[in-house]
Amino acid sequence: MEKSEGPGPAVEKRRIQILEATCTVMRKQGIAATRVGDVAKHLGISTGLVHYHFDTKDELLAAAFRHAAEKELEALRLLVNTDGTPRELLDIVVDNFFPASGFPSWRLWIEGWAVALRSESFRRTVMELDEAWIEVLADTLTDGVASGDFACVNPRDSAWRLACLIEGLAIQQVAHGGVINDVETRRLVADAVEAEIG
Amino acid sequence: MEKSEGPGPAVEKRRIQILEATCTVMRKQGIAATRVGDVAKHLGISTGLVHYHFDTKDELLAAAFRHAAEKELEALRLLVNTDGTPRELLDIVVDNFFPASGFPSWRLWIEGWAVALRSESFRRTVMELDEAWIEVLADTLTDGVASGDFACVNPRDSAWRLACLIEGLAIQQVAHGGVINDVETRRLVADAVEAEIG
DNA sequence: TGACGAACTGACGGGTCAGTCAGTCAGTCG
DNA sequence: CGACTGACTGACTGACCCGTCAGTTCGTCA
Repeated sequence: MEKSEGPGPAVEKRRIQILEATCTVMRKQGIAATRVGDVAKHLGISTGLVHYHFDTKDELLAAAFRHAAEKELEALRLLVNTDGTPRELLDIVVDNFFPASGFPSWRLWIEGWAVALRSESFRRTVMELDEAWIEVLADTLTDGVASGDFACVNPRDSAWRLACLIEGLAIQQVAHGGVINDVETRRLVADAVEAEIG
Repeated sequence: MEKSEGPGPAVEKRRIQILEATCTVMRKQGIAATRVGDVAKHLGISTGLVHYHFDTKDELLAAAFRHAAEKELEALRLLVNTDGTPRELLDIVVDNFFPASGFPSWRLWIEGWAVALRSESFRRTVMELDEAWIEVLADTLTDGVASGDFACVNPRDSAWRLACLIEGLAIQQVAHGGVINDVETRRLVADAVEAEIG
C-alpha cells in the first residue's frame, strides 16, 4: 500500500459517516450533551473507533458542525444559482432563512454561537459560515441594484441588517418557543425588506 | 425565632451573595463550565452550603441568570425614567444595547439562549426578560409617536425589528470576535433607527 | 444553664465519560 | 504462505463533579 497522498476512500467514507452521526446526535441532544458514546452507539461501533478517526471530542464536534453548515450553505447556493428575477431570488434566500422552513438549523446555530465564545475552532467555523450566508444575500441585493430592480443605498449594509434581523427573530422564535409566530415574523421581515430595497 | 413569614434577612443575604458569585463565575467560565465547587471556592465556603441554599445546580444557575438579568433591566428602566425628549430617551435605550457599552451581558445572553433550548426554567427567564427589554424600547417609541416626534407606522413592530437587529449584530460582534466593529455596528443601527422613526 | 435549631463544614459515595491500550481480524504484498 | 498493516473492539482507568450526610458551631429562647 503506502500511498503518500493521504487516506483512502474507505477511511474518508467512515469519517463522513461519523460526522453525520454526530450531527444527528447534536441536533437531538444539543452540542453540549453530545457524548462520544452516543455517536458510537448510533452507528453500532466502538468508542475506540471514533477516537481512531478523531483525536478529541472537541475536534469531532467542531468538524461535525462545520460539515453540517457547509452542506446547508451549498444547498442554498444551489437554490440561488437558478434563473429568476432579482426579486424572486431574494424571496428564495429570505424564505430559506426562516425557522419554519427548517433549513438553517437555528437550534444548532444558537448553540454554535454559544460554544464559539469559548472554542477557537468553533469561532472560526461560525464566523466563516455566517459571513458566507450574508454574502449570498449581499450578492443577491447587489445584482438587483445593478439591474435596477432594487434601490438600496448600500446593498452590503442592507444585507447585514436583514441577516441580523432574521437572526434575532429566529432566536425569539426558536429559543423562546413561539412567543412570536411564523406569520408575524414573516410580516416583520417583509416590511424590512421593502424598506431596504425601496 | 420561628418567624412564619419566610427566611430571615441573613439567609436572604447569603442567597444573594451566592447568586452574585455564581454570576461572576458564569461570566468568566461560561454557564456550561460553571461548577458548584467554583462558586463555593469564590466565596470561601463549602459546596454543602451552596446546596443548603439551592437544591440543584440547575436551580442555582437559572436563579443566578435571572438575578443578573433583572438587575440590568432595572438599571435600564432607571436610565429611561428621566426627563428628556423622546429622541434623547431613544438614544439612551439604543446606546445601552451595544456590546461595547458592556451593559447587557451579551456573552451571558448568547449562552442563555442556548441553554434555554433544553431547560424550561431558563426558557421562561430568557423569554420574560427579553420581552421586557423590547417593551422598554416599544414604550419609548410609542411615547415619541404620541408627542409627534416619531413617525412609526407601528411602534411595536419597529421595536421588535430594532431589538432583533441589535441582537443579531451583537452576535456577529461578540461571538465572532470583532468581524464587524463597534463603529460599523452603530452606523447600521443608526440608519435603521432613522428608517423606522421616519 | 441547657435544649434546640439554623447555618455551615468537609469528606465521601456514586455515577459519568473522555481517552487509552492490548489484542483481534481481514486484507495485501512479497 | 507468512509477514505485515490498518481498521476496529471493548474493557478499563483516571479524573471530574454533583449531591448527601454525619457532625460542628453558635446564637437564641425557655
